[in-house]
Amino acid sequence: MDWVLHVDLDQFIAAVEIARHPELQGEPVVVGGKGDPAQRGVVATASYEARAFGVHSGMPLRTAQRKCPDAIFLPSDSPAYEEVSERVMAALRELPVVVEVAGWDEAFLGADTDDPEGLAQRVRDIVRERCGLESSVGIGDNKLRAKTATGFAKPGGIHRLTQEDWLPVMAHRPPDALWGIGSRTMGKLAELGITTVGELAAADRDRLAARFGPTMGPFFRVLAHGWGDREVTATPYVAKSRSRETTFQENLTDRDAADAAVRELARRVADDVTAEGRPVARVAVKVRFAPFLTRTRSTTLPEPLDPATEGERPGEEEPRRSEAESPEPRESPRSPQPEQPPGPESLGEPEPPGVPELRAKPERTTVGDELERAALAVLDRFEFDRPVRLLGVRAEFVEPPAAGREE
DNA sequence: TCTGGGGTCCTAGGACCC
DNA sequence: TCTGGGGTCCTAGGACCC
Repeated sequence: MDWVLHVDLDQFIAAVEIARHPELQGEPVVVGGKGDPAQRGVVATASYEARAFGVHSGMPLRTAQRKCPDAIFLPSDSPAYEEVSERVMAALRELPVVVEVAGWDEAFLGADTDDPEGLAQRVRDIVRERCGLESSVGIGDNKLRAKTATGFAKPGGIHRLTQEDWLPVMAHRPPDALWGIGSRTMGKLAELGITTVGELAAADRDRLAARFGPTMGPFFRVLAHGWGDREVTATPYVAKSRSRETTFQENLTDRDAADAAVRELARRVADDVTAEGRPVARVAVKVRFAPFLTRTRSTTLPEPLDPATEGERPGEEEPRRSEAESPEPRESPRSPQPEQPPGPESLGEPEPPGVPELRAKPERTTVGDELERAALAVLDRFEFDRPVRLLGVRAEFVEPPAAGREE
């Protein structure tokens, strides 16, 4: 019979740190930000010893230190976690299962077995043997139930949750016990008199649709019943966007500093998208003003920005379907352009009068140049009437062509 | 509880077109 | 000239997850 298993590594980030600093075993360890509780930052993961003091993910480091003054604070080192994560996923692929990665520290496994508990134990064993990490495994008849079961399995256990026991186990719990319902939605549900999963399961569809929209409303009811997708796929995940953002230790009050920060962020995003080699369709800028007001502005580029057609391209082939193209010179890589016009008039301006037909196409620039220019133009559309706490730049990729179509 | 960083998906209003 | 209705694209914001 087909089962869905959900594996989740126990206190993953803290566990990786403890594995490479064995003397921390048994200590309250808090990983997050720059590892300095005096600075802005939040807890990424706390060890179980630290959790006993009330420290949890998402909590400001400063607060964590107040709750647990003896905690050991470590900076977050994402490349290290990524590497361990890949080893874990590789270990899982040794088993007779389909592996769907669902984050650094979790995966769904699709398996045809008559002994899901036995398989779950093998999962725990192989992750421990190959990577030295403890994990918990949920077993379900779909993804939602498997994922929810993992919560009951932690730490270091195995738990099964299916159609038969879903409502008995879940009905009395608050709606935010459901994967996809958070505190905001729970508050709105309470306004409708719905305070448990059981009440949500029994709620009127139209009433939910009227409050939450035609998709989300009915979906919440479906969640409450534990219904959902059971398909596990090994198809690799393809990102829709790439972004970079920074929270400043001290709020910015200087416009020029904001420009400089956005330039830097745009360059980093450009590096990421260039590495990915996929065209960018939109650019968005995020500004978080003091005290915590987040605003975004975005723009669709006049035409997609494609790293594959810039710069160092070896002249292997002419651009495909280059019909009656304008006499755009297919130039060789150029040295960086001397200066950028500083003005914001770079985007979508009409031709200045007097410049006829044969307008010299702007010199081919790098993805970094273009992303930077677009991000600065978007930044210009904000009103800077208060200090800036965070800046971010995001690039959205052109949607990849529908699978199975060529040409 | 003075709130990181990197993502995803849904909603809603306005513009524009037929 | 006081008005229709639908479809699609663009943009901003909200909510959620790890």
